[in-house]
Amino acid sequence: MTDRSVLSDFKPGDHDHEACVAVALDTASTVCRERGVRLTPLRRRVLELVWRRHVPSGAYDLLGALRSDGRRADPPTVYRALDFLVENGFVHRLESLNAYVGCGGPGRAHNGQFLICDSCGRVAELEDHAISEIIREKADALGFHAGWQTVEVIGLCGECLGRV
Amino acid sequence: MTDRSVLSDFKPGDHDHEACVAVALDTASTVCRERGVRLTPLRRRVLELVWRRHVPSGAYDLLGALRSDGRRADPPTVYRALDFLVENGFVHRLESLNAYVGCGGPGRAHNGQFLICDSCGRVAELEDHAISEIIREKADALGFHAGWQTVEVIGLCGECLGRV
DNA sequence: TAGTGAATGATATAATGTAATGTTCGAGAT
DNA sequence: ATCTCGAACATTACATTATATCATTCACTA
Repeated sequence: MTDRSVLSDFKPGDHDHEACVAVALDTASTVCRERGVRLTPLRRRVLELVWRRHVPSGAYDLLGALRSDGRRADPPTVYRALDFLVENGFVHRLESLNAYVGCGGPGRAHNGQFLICDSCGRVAELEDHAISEIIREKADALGFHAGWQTVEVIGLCGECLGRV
Repeated sequence: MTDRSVLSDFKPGDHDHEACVAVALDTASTVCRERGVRLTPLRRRVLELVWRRHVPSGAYDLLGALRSDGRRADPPTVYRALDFLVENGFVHRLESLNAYVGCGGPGRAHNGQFLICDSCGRVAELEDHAISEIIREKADALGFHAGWQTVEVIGLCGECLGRV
């Protein structure tokens, strides 16, 4: 992946899931250590769950999964873990789905742009400066100081489009 | 307002609310007649409620208001009215707030871009081709066929910024 | 090893949204 | 006029998403 404006694309069904998840966990682990914050077992597990399914997860899906682990869990448990992961840029919240997806280029919480396939549910994440800049500029022109951008596009990914 | 990429800006507190609401209702009325769909009393009332407050309204705020009218109302009542108003482009749903706001340039349901002031809650609506086009192009480049765009920007409007 | 703040546990409830089914109402046909 | 049919609305029940509050545990450190 040389074009870093594409943080994650639509993974083919046959890619190496395990490796993919492992990398995400390792990265998070490293970043947390550097940052002096704690990737506790719970937070790590939630991050893993989010990554393991390559489609966005609802909070209550994750809650169910935690309970399947045999762990006692209630809504605040999962929401707190998600808050932590979002704040630290390991997962993104998709506003139009009320769901969470792993971040393809974890760093501090950052603006991404999301392409959400209406058919297979998979998500691609962009971090495209041209997009965020033009939005910021247009807002500026109206005297508006942009803080956070939500850009989510619903449509069909190439693969699903081909299947029609 | 000559620049039609700005459908509605941050109205000053002293603008003529009543006229503003009246125009919105008249426009909706006309459009519905042309289109052969019905702006029933309920739908009209919900549209009026949405416009009367110049900040986004939650579905349950509206539900409360309907009940204050003395009208019997339950969630499906207000959601159906809102669905109608959204489909016909009279109001927009703001995904990042789970709330609804009057549309500044009613037509068929259309993609807008929204600037949401985090301090006063007011919203400006853009319909900026440069923004929607670049998003569509970038999506296209990934083989993604964009259907619907959600673009919402949280920040501070000029007025609130000046007050800091 | 006692103190401290972060993290989690636990309980309750709020807020948002939908499914399913029945009833009423209004426009056009007879 | 009244019949018929589909749209709009009512009603009940429930599903989903999210937060408030307070207690407890845990990891670090002084």
